[in-house]
Amino acid sequence: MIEWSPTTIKAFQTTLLTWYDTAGRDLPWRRDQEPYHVWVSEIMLQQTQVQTVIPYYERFMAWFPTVTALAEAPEERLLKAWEGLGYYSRVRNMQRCARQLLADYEGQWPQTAAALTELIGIGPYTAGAIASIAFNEPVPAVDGNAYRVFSRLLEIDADITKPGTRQLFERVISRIMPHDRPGDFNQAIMDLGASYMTARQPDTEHSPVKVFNQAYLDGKELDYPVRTKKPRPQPIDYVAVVTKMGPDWLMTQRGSQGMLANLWTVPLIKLADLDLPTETVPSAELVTAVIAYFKREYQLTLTAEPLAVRPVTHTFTHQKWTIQLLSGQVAPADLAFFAGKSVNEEALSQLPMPKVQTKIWDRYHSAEAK
DNA sequence: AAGTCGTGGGG
DNA sequence: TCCCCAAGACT
Repeated sequence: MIEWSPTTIKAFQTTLLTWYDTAGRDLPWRRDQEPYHVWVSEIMLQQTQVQTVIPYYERFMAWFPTVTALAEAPEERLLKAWEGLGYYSRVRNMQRCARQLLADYEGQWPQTAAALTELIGIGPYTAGAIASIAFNEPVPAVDGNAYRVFSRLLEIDADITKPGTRQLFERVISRIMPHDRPGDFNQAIMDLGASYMTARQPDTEHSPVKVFNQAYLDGKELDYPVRTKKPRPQPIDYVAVVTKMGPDWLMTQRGSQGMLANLWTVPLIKLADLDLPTETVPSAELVTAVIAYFKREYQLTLTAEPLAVRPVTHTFTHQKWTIQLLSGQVAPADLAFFAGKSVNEEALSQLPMPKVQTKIWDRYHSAEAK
């Protein structure tokens, strides 16, 4: 890692901010410095690209224009606003945070990063982003862009996946950022990281800060940032039972903890939870086992048949699901033992559903069409 | 400290 | 198909 002189730091600040003033992106959440706007955008942007976020942000602001509106919204509406964005605990934590603000802060945002960190769902990065952008506090906002940009500029070879590395970057960036325009500086770093200093195919030759990029000058740009790779997703087998009860669809709500919490799917059963002798299962035996499962777990009498379609596959960060599809039917009955409800098409469209459920519908309809 | 928690895009 | 990556936080 290299060190910059005060002169170099000054030159970098001027070059970066001059570039940002003319080339900075015009984004919906940059129209003002409202902390609510900054906050919503920052939460949405966690692990998510700008292009994906923009339409979600616009709709979210239309549905929940204020902290109070967010605090009072039904959770199903919140999840519907977040449907497809992923990491759904983000939006549930946002509502907890909104209620926390109203209950403990008289509806007023704390104005320092240190205080913002006390709020639910706001970690070190988001606290720095809100404090610098909305309240002009000269604090860094260390996200993936900051890791990538500064590790290359200064050839910092600390592993960014290690807890503790963030503090190193915070110390370095604190010394470099200008105290008069901290929000613009942090956002300029993000714009730089999303344009000339991307992860795979950087265009440093045309970058405004090319001459400050030590890794590039040394021909080692793609060696940064240093990170340890993640394990591959664990495979898990499921059976999806697309079930009609009379004219309605049988839908289950997932539990309040864990993956896809509180979202809705068709009944989804882990193959391991069926009493099956082997891993490779003839479809007839699978149907029998699922019928027994419906009786045992839901007290529902199911009739079912296999669907002649390829299994649905869906990969999450840590799991890869392979889902066999069955078509089923139950007589209108008591759903007291079933964690869900039957819904018509109209009600179905109101339920928040994960991407994997969309894939199940698509595959199911492809079978019906044949 | 290391796992958990989604989805879309690109090579 | 698979891997990696993208404005992280929580446990």
